Amino acid sequence: MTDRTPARERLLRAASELFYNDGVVATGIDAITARAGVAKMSLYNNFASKADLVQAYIQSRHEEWQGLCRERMEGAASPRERVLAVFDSYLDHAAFEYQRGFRGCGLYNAAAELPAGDPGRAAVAAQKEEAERLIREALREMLPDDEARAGETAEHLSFLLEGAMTRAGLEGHDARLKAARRIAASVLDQL
Amino acid sequence: MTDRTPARERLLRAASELFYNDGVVATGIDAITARAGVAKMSLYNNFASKADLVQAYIQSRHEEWQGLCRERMEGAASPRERVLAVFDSYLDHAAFEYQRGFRGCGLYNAAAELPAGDPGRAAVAAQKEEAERLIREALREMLPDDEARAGETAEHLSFLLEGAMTRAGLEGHDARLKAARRIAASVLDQL
DNA sequence: CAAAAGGTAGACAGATCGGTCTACCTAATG
DNA sequence: CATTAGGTAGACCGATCTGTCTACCTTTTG
Repeated sequence: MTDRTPARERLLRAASELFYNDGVVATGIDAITARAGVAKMSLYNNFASKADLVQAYIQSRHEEWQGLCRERMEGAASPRERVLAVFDSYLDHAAFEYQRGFRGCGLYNAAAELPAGDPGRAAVAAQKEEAERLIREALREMLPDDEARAGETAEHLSFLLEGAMTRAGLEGHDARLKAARRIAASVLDQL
Repeated sequence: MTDRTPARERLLRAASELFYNDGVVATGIDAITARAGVAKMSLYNNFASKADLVQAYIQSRHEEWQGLCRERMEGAASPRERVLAVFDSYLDHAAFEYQRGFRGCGLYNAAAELPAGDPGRAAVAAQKEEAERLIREALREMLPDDEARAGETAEHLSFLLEGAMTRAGLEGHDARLKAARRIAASVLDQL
């Protein structure tokens, strides 16, 4: 083939787009290989099963967000800005997905399709934990003598963030996320 | 059959359980009719298609929540309590679903499986709008001379509520929802 | 009693599902 | 040059999908 990108990467990219747009269960193996421009056997040479591919999808989306978030964090001069950087990383994600039809958090949407005990749900929960942790650590710097309050406020801001993402996903644009960022800023002002 | 409950109702109840637990796309027609104890043709005599049944499922979940919320509202003595009643209605939903494995908001989870333009997504967005509206109207009574602030606070509390539901669903219990209720109460205290 | 309404079991259709297998084809490497 | 690693197309498998159809059965109602 003219395209020299390894099959595994092309499959993951194709799966990413289809899983996000159409849902995990509704997306068939054949649709993925067709979009990747790859033979079906290449999928099973790189992934043990569809479930394995879904796991890899969740992992890669998590890492993608970590990348966006790290960049935003590096550009943040103060703990306060680091809190808002987490909000910005969600806005980045929304902007990235906007062209193809923004449908909210790809990780949560995938988790919503998995049954109660599935390890994929725990992986998604871990990403939400990580976002809250990043907020909490920045808040600890802002409130060095009140760790309890830092923890409560971090939970508060995490709910704001995830709730705005839920609403934004349903509405198809990022206005709610922008509002949440403003609200978060005013919560920080009141500390 | 010994059970005289009409087929349509039994189908909707069976679909409700399976859709919530296993996901909409992953649940097949045959599984629904089997659980309802009903012939396959009875499904197609009552619903035009699976998509139609999904629409009815979303509608019935919305109405179920409206019922829980109305009850909570009636037991609320003040505008402040009416705001918290909306949080309680979400807690009721979590408690109700807890036995079979709590997986978060059934409406949002269903929406997460629908493609971008699907009318089901708009119906779910409408439920979130309604929750925010109920909060906003109570807040207007508390802040009769500051409608702007009532609106902003309502959005803030809606994000809190939906974000906590997201987190709670991923974690499988209602601790996050209880935390959100506490945070909401303290936000109300600061008005 | 007769008609109508609602429900039954199960066969059936065509499509699609996830997954396997074979036989062949390159391109890089020792 | 020979081997090996990775990729190809496409047939194939059994299971399952949504949806249709027939022929029969019960219960209610006029």
